[in-house]
Amino acid sequence: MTNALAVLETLADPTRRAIVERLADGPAAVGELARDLPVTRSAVSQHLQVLKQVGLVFDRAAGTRRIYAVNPEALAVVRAYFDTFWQRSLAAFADAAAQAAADHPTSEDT
Amino acid sequence: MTNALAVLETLADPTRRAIVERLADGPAAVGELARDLPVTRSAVSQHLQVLKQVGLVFDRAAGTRRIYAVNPEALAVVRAYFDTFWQRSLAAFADAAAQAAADHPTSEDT
DNA sequence: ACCGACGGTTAGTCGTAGCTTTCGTTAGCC
DNA sequence: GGCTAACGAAAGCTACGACTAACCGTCGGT
Repeated sequence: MTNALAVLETLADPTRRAIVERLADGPAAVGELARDLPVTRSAVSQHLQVLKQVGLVFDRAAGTRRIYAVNPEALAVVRAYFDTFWQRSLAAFADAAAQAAADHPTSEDT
Repeated sequence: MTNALAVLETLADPTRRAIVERLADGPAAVGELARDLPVTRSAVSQHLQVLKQVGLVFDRAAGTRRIYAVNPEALAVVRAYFDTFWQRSLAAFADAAAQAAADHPTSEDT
Protein backbone atom coordinates (compact mmCIF):
# COMPACT_ATOMS: atom_id res chain seq x y z
CA MET A 1 0.00 0.00 0.00
CA THR A 2 2.26 2.74 1.35
CA ASN A 3 -0.34 5.48 1.15
CA ALA A 4 1.21 8.87 1.78
CA LEU A 5 -1.67 10.12 3.89
CA ALA A 6 -1.89 6.96 5.96
CA VAL A 7 1.84 7.08 6.64
CA LEU A 8 1.59 10.73 7.53
CA GLU A 9 -1.17 10.16 10.06
CA THR A 10 0.66 7.20 11.50
CA LEU A 11 3.81 9.23 12.00
CA ALA A 12 1.95 11.94 13.88
CA ASP A 13 2.11 10.04 17.16
CA PRO A 14 5.28 10.87 19.14
CA THR A 15 5.80 7.32 20.36
CA ARG A 16 5.42 5.90 16.89
CA ARG A 17 7.77 8.51 15.51
CA ALA A 18 10.33 7.64 18.15
CA ILE A 19 10.07 4.00 17.16
CA VAL A 20 10.57 4.67 13.47
CA GLU A 21 13.40 7.12 14.13
CA ARG A 22 15.07 4.46 16.21
CA LEU A 23 14.58 1.89 13.46
CA ALA A 24 15.95 4.34 10.92
CA ASP A 25 19.33 3.77 12.57
CA GLY A 26 19.05 0.01 12.30
CA PRO A 27 16.72 -2.93 12.91
CA ALA A 28 15.70 -3.81 16.46
CA ALA A 29 13.49 -6.14 18.44
CA VAL A 30 10.39 -5.13 20.37
CA GLY A 31 12.09 -5.41 23.75
CA GLU A 32 14.98 -3.21 22.71
CA LEU A 33 12.64 -0.55 21.46
CA ALA A 34 10.52 -0.62 24.60
CA ARG A 35 13.61 -0.33 26.79
CA ASP A 36 14.28 3.19 25.52
CA LEU A 37 10.66 4.28 25.62
CA PRO A 38 8.41 5.39 28.49
CA VAL A 39 5.73 2.85 27.58
CA THR A 40 5.26 -0.88 27.99
CA ARG A 41 6.29 -3.52 25.49
CA SER A 42 2.66 -4.11 24.77
CA ALA A 43 2.17 -0.54 23.64
CA VAL A 44 5.25 -0.76 21.44
CA SER A 45 3.95 -3.98 19.95
CA GLN A 46 0.63 -2.38 19.14
CA HIS A 47 2.36 0.56 17.51
CA LEU A 48 4.45 -1.80 15.44
CA GLN A 49 1.31 -3.48 14.15
CA VAL A 50 -0.02 -0.13 13.00
CA LEU A 51 3.31 0.76 11.43
CA LYS A 52 3.41 -2.57 9.66
CA GLN A 53 -0.11 -2.16 8.37
CA VAL A 54 0.71 1.08 6.58
CA GLY A 55 3.93 -0.41 5.23
CA LEU A 56 6.32 1.70 7.24
CA VAL A 57 8.05 -1.28 8.81
CA PHE A 58 8.38 -4.99 8.22
CA ASP A 59 9.31 -7.75 10.63
CA ARG A 60 11.39 -10.87 10.54
CA ALA A 61 11.11 -13.74 13.00
CA ALA A 62 14.35 -14.57 14.78
CA GLY A 63 13.69 -17.35 17.24
CA THR A 64 11.50 -16.02 20.01
CA ARG A 65 12.21 -12.46 18.99
CA ARG A 66 10.92 -10.37 16.15
CA ILE A 67 13.26 -7.99 14.39
CA TYR A 68 11.63 -4.88 12.96
CA ALA A 69 13.08 -2.62 10.29
CA VAL A 70 11.93 0.43 8.37
CA ASN A 71 10.79 0.37 4.78
CA PRO A 72 12.55 3.29 3.09
CA GLU A 73 10.04 3.25 0.27
CA ALA A 74 7.23 4.31 2.58
CA LEU A 75 9.25 7.32 3.72
CA ALA A 76 10.07 8.11 0.11
CA VAL A 77 6.37 8.34 -0.64
CA VAL A 78 5.77 10.89 2.10
CA ARG A 79 8.85 12.74 1.02
CA ALA A 80 7.48 13.00 -2.50
CA TYR A 81 4.11 14.11 -1.18
CA PHE A 82 5.60 17.02 0.73
CA ASP A 83 7.84 17.83 -2.17
CA THR A 84 4.98 18.50 -4.55
CA PHE A 85 2.92 20.00 -1.75
CA TRP A 86 5.66 22.47 -1.01
CA GLN A 87 6.12 23.41 -4.65
CA ARG A 88 2.41 24.03 -5.06
CA SER A 89 2.43 26.33 -2.05
CA LEU A 90 5.43 28.14 -3.46
CA ALA A 91 3.62 28.84 -6.70
CA ALA A 92 0.56 30.08 -4.84
CA PHE A 93 2.76 32.26 -2.68
CA ALA A 94 4.41 33.82 -5.70
CA ASP A 95 1.03 34.42 -7.31
CA ALA A 96 -0.31 36.06 -4.19
CA ALA A 97 2.77 38.27 -3.95
CA ALA A 98 2.39 39.33 -7.57
CA GLN A 99 -1.26 40.04 -6.99
CA ALA A 100 -0.48 42.16 -3.96
CA ALA A 101 2.15 44.06 -5.90
CA ALA A 102 -0.32 44.77 -8.68
CA ASP A 103 -2.90 46.00 -6.20
CA HIS A 104 -0.72 48.53 -4.44
CA PRO A 105 2.58 48.92 -6.25
CA THR A 106 5.66 50.27 -4.50
CA SER A 107 9.11 51.33 -5.60
CA GLU A 108 10.33 47.76 -5.22
CA ASP A 109 8.70 46.73 -8.46
CA THR A 110 10.39 47.85 -11.65
CA MET B 1 8.67 28.72 15.07
CA THR B 2 7.87 26.33 12.23
CA ASN B 3 8.82 23.21 14.11
CA ALA B 4 8.86 20.20 11.82
CA LEU B 5 7.27 17.88 14.37
CA ALA B 6 4.55 20.35 15.30
CA VAL B 7 3.70 20.92 11.66
CA LEU B 8 3.63 17.19 11.06
CA GLU B 9 1.22 16.57 13.90
CA THR B 10 -0.94 19.45 12.79
CA LEU B 11 -1.16 18.09 9.27
CA ALA B 12 -2.31 14.69 10.47
CA ASP B 13 -5.91 15.80 10.77
CA PRO B 14 -7.84 15.26 7.49
CA THR B 15 -9.83 18.49 7.79
CA ARG B 16 -6.73 20.52 8.48
CA ARG B 17 -4.94 18.87 5.59
CA ALA B 18 -7.85 19.69 3.32
CA ILE B 19 -7.65 23.30 4.40
CA VAL B 20 -3.94 23.60 3.74
CA GLU B 21 -4.21 21.76 0.43
CA ARG B 22 -6.89 24.19 -0.57
CA LEU B 23 -4.75 27.13 0.47
CA ALA B 24 -1.83 25.67 -1.43
CA ASP B 25 -3.73 26.57 -4.60
CA GLY B 26 -4.27 30.12 -3.46
CA PRO B 27 -5.37 32.29 -0.55
CA ALA B 28 -8.95 32.11 0.65
CA ALA B 29 -11.27 33.41 3.34
CA VAL B 30 -12.79 31.37 6.14
CA GLY B 31 -16.23 31.26 4.56
CA GLU B 32 -14.88 30.01 1.25
CA LEU B 33 -12.98 27.25 2.95
CA ALA B 34 -15.95 26.18 5.03
CA ARG B 35 -18.17 26.10 1.97
CA ASP B 36 -16.20 23.20 0.50
CA LEU B 37 -15.86 21.32 3.77
CA PRO B 38 -18.31 19.13 5.67
CA VAL B 39 -17.80 21.10 8.89
CA THR B 40 -18.98 24.43 10.24
CA ARG B 41 -17.18 27.73 9.91
CA SER B 42 -16.41 27.56 13.58
CA ALA B 43 -14.48 24.35 13.14
CA VAL B 44 -12.59 25.82 10.21
CA SER B 45 -11.78 28.89 12.22
CA GLN B 46 -10.44 26.80 15.06
CA HIS B 47 -8.31 24.79 12.69
CA LEU B 48 -6.94 27.96 11.18
CA GLN B 49 -5.87 29.16 14.61
CA VAL B 50 -3.95 25.94 15.13
CA LEU B 51 -2.41 26.17 11.69
CA LYS B 52 -1.42 29.76 12.33
CA GLN B 53 0.12 28.88 15.66
CA VAL B 54 2.52 26.38 14.11
CA GLY B 55 3.33 28.81 11.32
CA LEU B 56 1.71 26.88 8.52
CA VAL B 57 -0.55 29.73 7.50
CA PHE B 58 -0.80 33.46 8.01
CA ASP B 59 -3.78 35.76 7.75
CA ARG B 60 -4.45 39.21 6.40
CA ALA B 61 -7.44 41.36 7.27
CA ALA B 62 -9.51 42.46 4.29
CA GLY B 63 -12.45 44.42 5.53
CA THR B 64 -14.76 42.13 7.43
CA ARG B 65 -13.07 39.09 5.97
CA ARG B 66 -9.79 37.43 6.77
CA ILE B 67 -7.69 36.02 3.95
CA TYR B 68 -5.57 33.03 4.85
CA ALA B 69 -2.56 31.78 2.93
CA VAL B 70 0.02 29.05 3.35
CA ASN B 71 3.57 29.67 4.47
CA PRO B 72 5.77 27.69 2.07
CA GLU B 73 8.65 27.81 4.53
CA ALA B 74 6.77 25.65 7.00
CA LEU B 75 6.21 23.00 4.38
CA ALA B 76 9.85 23.26 3.37
CA VAL B 77 10.85 22.38 6.93
CA VAL B 78 8.78 19.20 6.91
CA ARG B 79 10.08 18.38 3.49
CA ALA B 80 13.63 18.64 4.73
CA TYR B 81 12.78 16.55 7.76
CA PHE B 82 11.48 13.67 5.66
CA ASP B 83 14.37 14.08 3.28
CA THR B 84 17.01 13.34 5.90
CA PHE B 85 14.73 10.83 7.58
CA TRP B 86 14.40 8.91 4.36
CA GLN B 87 18.12 8.97 3.68
CA ARG B 88 18.86 7.65 7.15
CA SER B 89 16.45 4.79 6.62
CA LEU B 90 18.06 4.04 3.28
CA ALA B 91 21.46 3.72 4.87
CA ALA B 92 20.10 1.46 7.59
CA PHE B 93 18.35 -0.61 4.97
CA ALA B 94 21.53 -1.05 3.00
CA ASP B 95 23.42 -2.01 6.13
CA ALA B 96 20.82 -4.56 7.09
CA ALA B 97 20.88 -6.03 3.62
CA ALA B 98 24.65 -6.32 3.71
CA GLN B 99 24.47 -7.92 7.12
CA ALA B 100 21.91 -10.45 5.90
CA ALA B 101 24.04 -11.24 2.90
CA ALA B 102 27.05 -11.86 5.10
CA ASP B 103 25.03 -14.11 7.39
CA HIS B 104 23.67 -16.42 4.71
CA PRO B 105 25.31 -15.67 1.37
CA THR B 106 23.66 -16.75 -1.86
CA SER B 107 24.68 -16.80 -5.50
CA GLU B 108 23.31 -13.28 -5.92
CA ASP B 109 26.28 -11.78 -4.12
CA THR B 110 29.40 -12.58 -6.01
C1' DA C 1 -27.44 55.02 12.51
C1' DC C 2 -29.27 50.69 11.72
C1' DC C 3 -28.61 46.18 9.66
C1' DG C 4 -26.57 42.20 7.68
C1' DA C 5 -22.43 39.55 6.49
C1' DC C 6 -18.16 37.68 8.20
C1' DG C 7 -15.28 35.66 11.94
C1' DG C 8 -13.42 34.66 16.47
C1' DT C 9 -14.58 32.71 21.19
C1' DT C 10 -16.44 29.84 24.62
C1' DA C 11 -18.74 25.91 26.71
C1' DG C 12 -20.02 21.45 26.26
C1' DT C 13 -20.55 16.83 23.97
C1' DC C 14 -18.84 12.66 21.74
C1' DG C 15 -15.79 9.58 19.61
C1' DT C 16 -11.55 7.48 19.55
C1' DA C 17 -6.54 6.84 19.98
C1' DG C 18 -3.09 5.44 23.22
C1' DC C 19 -2.02 3.01 27.17
C1' DT C 20 -1.97 -0.64 30.90
C1' DT C 21 -3.23 -5.13 32.65
C1' DT C 22 -3.97 -9.72 32.06
C1' DC C 23 -3.76 -13.87 29.59
C1' DG C 24 -2.35 -17.08 25.84
C1' DT C 25 1.36 -18.73 22.71
C1' DT C 26 5.77 -20.06 21.02
C1' DA C 27 10.72 -20.80 20.99
C1' DG C 28 15.08 -21.72 23.27
C1' DC C 29 17.45 -24.07 27.51
C1' DC C 30 18.52 -26.75 31.61
C1' DG D 1 9.34 -32.41 29.99
C1' DG D 2 9.07 -28.14 32.81
C1' DC D 3 10.74 -23.05 32.88
C1' DT D 4 11.59 -18.75 31.38
C1' DA D 5 11.90 -15.01 28.12
C1' DA D 6 9.84 -12.61 24.29
C1' DC D 7 5.62 -11.26 21.78
C1' DG D 8 0.90 -10.85 20.37
C1' DA D 9 -4.21 -10.44 21.57
C1' DA D 10 -8.22 -8.92 24.03
C1' DA D 11 -10.51 -6.00 27.29
C1' DG D 12 -11.02 -1.91 29.74
C1' DC D 13 -9.92 2.79 31.17
C1' DT D 14 -8.67 7.57 30.45
C1' DA D 15 -7.61 11.69 28.28
C1' DC D 16 -7.64 14.52 24.50
C1' DG D 17 -9.05 16.33 20.12
C1' DA D 18 -12.59 17.53 16.73
C1' DC D 19 -16.96 19.28 16.32
C1' DT D 20 -21.44 21.93 17.17
C1' DA D 21 -24.23 25.55 19.07
C1' DA D 22 -24.82 29.94 20.85
C1' DC D 23 -22.88 34.44 21.58
C1' DC D 24 -20.32 38.71 20.77
C1' DG D 25 -17.48 41.98 18.18
C1' DT D 26 -16.63 44.42 13.80
C1' DC D 27 -16.73 46.23 9.21
C1' DG D 28 -19.39 47.81 5.19
C1' DG D 29 -23.45 49.24 2.86
C1' DT D 30 -27.69 52.18 2.39
